Amino acid sequence: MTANNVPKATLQRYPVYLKALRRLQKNGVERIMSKELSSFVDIEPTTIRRDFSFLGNLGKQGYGYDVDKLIEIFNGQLGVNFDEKIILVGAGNLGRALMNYNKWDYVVGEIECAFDVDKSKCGTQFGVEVYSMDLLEEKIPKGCRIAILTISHNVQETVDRLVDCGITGIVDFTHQHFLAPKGVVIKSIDVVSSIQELVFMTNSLESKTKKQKSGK
Amino acid sequence: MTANNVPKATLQRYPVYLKALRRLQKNGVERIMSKELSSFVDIEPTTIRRDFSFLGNLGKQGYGYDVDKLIEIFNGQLGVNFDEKIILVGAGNLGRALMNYNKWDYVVGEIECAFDVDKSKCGTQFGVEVYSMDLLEEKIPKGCRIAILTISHNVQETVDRLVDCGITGIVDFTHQHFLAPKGVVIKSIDVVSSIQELVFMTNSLESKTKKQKSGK
DNA sequence: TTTTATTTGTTCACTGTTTCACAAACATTA
DNA sequence: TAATGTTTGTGAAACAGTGAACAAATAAAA
Repeated sequence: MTANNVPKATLQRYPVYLKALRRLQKNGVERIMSKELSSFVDIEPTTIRRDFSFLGNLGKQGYGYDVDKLIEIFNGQLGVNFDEKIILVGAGNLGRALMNYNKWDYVVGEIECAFDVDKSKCGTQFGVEVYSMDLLEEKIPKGCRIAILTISHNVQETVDRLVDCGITGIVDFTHQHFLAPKGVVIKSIDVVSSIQELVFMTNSLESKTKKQKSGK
Repeated sequence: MTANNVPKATLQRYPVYLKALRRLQKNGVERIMSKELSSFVDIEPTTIRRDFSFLGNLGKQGYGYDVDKLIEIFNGQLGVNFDEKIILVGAGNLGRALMNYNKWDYVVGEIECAFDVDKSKCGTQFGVEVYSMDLLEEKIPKGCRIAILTISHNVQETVDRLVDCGITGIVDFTHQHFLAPKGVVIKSIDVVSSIQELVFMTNSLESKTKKQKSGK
């Protein structure tokens, strides 16, 4: 039995749990209770227990959860692959920052190689082999499913090529709109939009408080 | 009347609309219908109409929405401030990439200045003035509400200082867990977690499809 | 071994979000 | 001006997610 029919909201919380659990494991913590974990991840104990229960009966009443076991189950059931092959498309400023950041072993795999249209960026100068964009189809690692996209031109065309190469998940840092077939999961990260969201929420909170104070 | 009591889910979609509308405006599009906009942003027309309706009766039956008016209302009602002052805390690889990216005028304001503990990073070498972290309280711009956090040490302490300086929104790139008082909005961005989420979703989709195919 | 204390897994009620479906409003054409 | 076609704005239904409460299960203590 594999994890199936897990609510989207829960799927989005799993990485949070996994991150906290790894840190606990590192610190030598062997067992944890939902209430305690709650204080680390800011998620209600009830929600934690329900989220975990989708993956089986992982805990013991009156005892809690075994950290090692929990991590093992997470990895197994959720298909975390420590050698998940990830490619980076676009070796600009952001791409280079990501390559430098590439200490993801034992968390989710690592960036295998990168691609860029600019041939002056090719080579191994950034710690990861950068190939010309022309060689995408040739150099993309076998079984690679995840691509990080940090380009700003020819986005749609590039996405089409990636999908043809078997990519099923894209972390999207472009500011462009593009289409991908169903079955390809896109996770867009846009600092500008994040800031806007923050501004909107801040303003919304503010006007709520004002309303409370003035009583109107 | 200001935007008030807007659902959180809606607030999170406003940046998406705004981005799409700006692009349409740039391309000379003057009017748009919810159905058409839907194809650009992958949100149901009905959801779009309801989201817009929180800000007033912006459209006209049988006609659609006026793009210019829509953008104007968004900016006004949501408090988008083109000179929203943003500070960057941490001038490492990622921080520098963001400074280089700092072309946000007419979208959401821009990074006014940055701070870093490492004095060798201080100065204007990256296009934005970088101050020593010691000078935070002194150099932080008046009225600054938003901070982008890209540090990896002393996170909690730094957050406390930022909050004391009046920061009410934090874009968080650290991989650490920290606490902030209510009223401070946090938007966490973690590439590793994003990749994991992607992997989980991809696997979840896969097992669903398999189940369908095998009929079991 | 029995009792007590603890913590899980899950049911139920509630709240928030999305979608359907349609009346009302307007643009457009004749 | 009247008739027609289109698209909004929204009430109400359906769906999804959250949190309180508690029975069942186990650990720990007596």
